Amino acid sequence: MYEDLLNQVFDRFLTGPRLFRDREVLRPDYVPKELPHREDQILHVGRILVPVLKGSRSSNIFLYGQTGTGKTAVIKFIIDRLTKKSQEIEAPVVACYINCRLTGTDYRVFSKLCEVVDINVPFTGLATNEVFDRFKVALDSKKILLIVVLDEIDFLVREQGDDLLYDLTRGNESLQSSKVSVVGISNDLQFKEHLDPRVLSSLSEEEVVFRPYTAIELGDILQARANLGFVSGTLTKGALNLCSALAATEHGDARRALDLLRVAGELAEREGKSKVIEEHVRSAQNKIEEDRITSTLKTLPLHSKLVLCSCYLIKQAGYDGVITGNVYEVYGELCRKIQLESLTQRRVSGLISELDIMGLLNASLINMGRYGRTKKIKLGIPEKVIREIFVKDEWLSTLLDYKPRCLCSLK
DNA sequence: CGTCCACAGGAATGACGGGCGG
DNA sequence: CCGCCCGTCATTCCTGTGGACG
Repeated sequence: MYEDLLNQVFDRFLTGPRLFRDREVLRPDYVPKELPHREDQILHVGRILVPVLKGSRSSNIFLYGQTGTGKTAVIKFIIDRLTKKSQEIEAPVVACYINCRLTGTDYRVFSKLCEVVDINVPFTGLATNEVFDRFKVALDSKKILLIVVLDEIDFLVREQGDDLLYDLTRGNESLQSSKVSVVGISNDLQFKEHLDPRVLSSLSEEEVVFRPYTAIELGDILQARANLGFVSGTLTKGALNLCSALAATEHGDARRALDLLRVAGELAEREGKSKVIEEHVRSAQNKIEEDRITSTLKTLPLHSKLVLCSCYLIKQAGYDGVITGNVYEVYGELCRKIQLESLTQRRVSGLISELDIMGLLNASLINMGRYGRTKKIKLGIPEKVIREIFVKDEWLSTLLDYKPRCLCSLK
């Protein structure tokens, strides 16, 4: 019986109108052949990097701009062309793209660099300096010009400090036959304040700023991708414009716009419709947000879930906008109930801040004068959503209807 | 006008499971 | 096997703080 239903799904998909020509071009990591409205940046960065083709080191560059403004696409685009050109003229140029958020630590960045120069290092166990030294030795023997692209570099600096950048930018001094150029990419300009002045000055020998796209520019970008990605005539102008308008209000984020477009298309396809209309875009916006919430909710560590659950119970009991101390009390009660060792208030305070950043809670600092300084905490997502996810959780399902005792003393 | 609440949030340190080279 | 280092998470200790209260 399931088989029949599933067959229906298959048939409907196969016989239904075809909307996508090529889904891949709508994915965020796709690098198109044309990057509309980024010609200036491409040329600018290209001119800075071009000396490597003639065997001299290029300046270090710092690229800055909000998410979805094309920084990554631009640099990948240039690296790709530059590598091709260097192979053509047999210039010893090697480029290496590293996303610092995915790579995570100094150690892992260095071990990735080691891969580039063909040496193997264990993925853990060695001193970071040791890995760097091995990298330098191998690099020097290779006689190449290495371009290291460090994407989302602010993340690495926040977590690890600027030691890596210091080592890397100063590495040239001890290199005989190879040279290193660093391209740093960040969407947070403030992070420069955390840098050692020496690192800062050598990293930002050149700076390129990426302005957010306007709604009109986003429209052009989407149109170009839609031509490749959708069967012509299936995407209405209205739907496309709505995507660009929505993404433009969110600091001109092209990634967001493309996501909206792709998901809207998928929704239309699932409904068996032959056209993507504005309604699909609106649904897509909701779906993206919902998916984001449910997936973060599911992958939360146990204690974070408990903290969130505490806030949920407080809200259920009719209180809105409690302070850290209240949440900690309820949390403590929950821990006792499931016989779990509770964390310290310091830690829970940190967890609350993390949940705030993820948007699952809204925590704002308030001063109550004589009565102290604390955070006022509210749920950031509907109670319904929390319940839906937590009833499937082995620890939390039993707690969802619990009435915290310590709330009685609250007014 | 000083006090003092109820925490915020930084820094240092520790425990832990993993892996190294020797 | 040892001594060392790794990243991660948590603890402990700490200093900082805006403004209502007395």
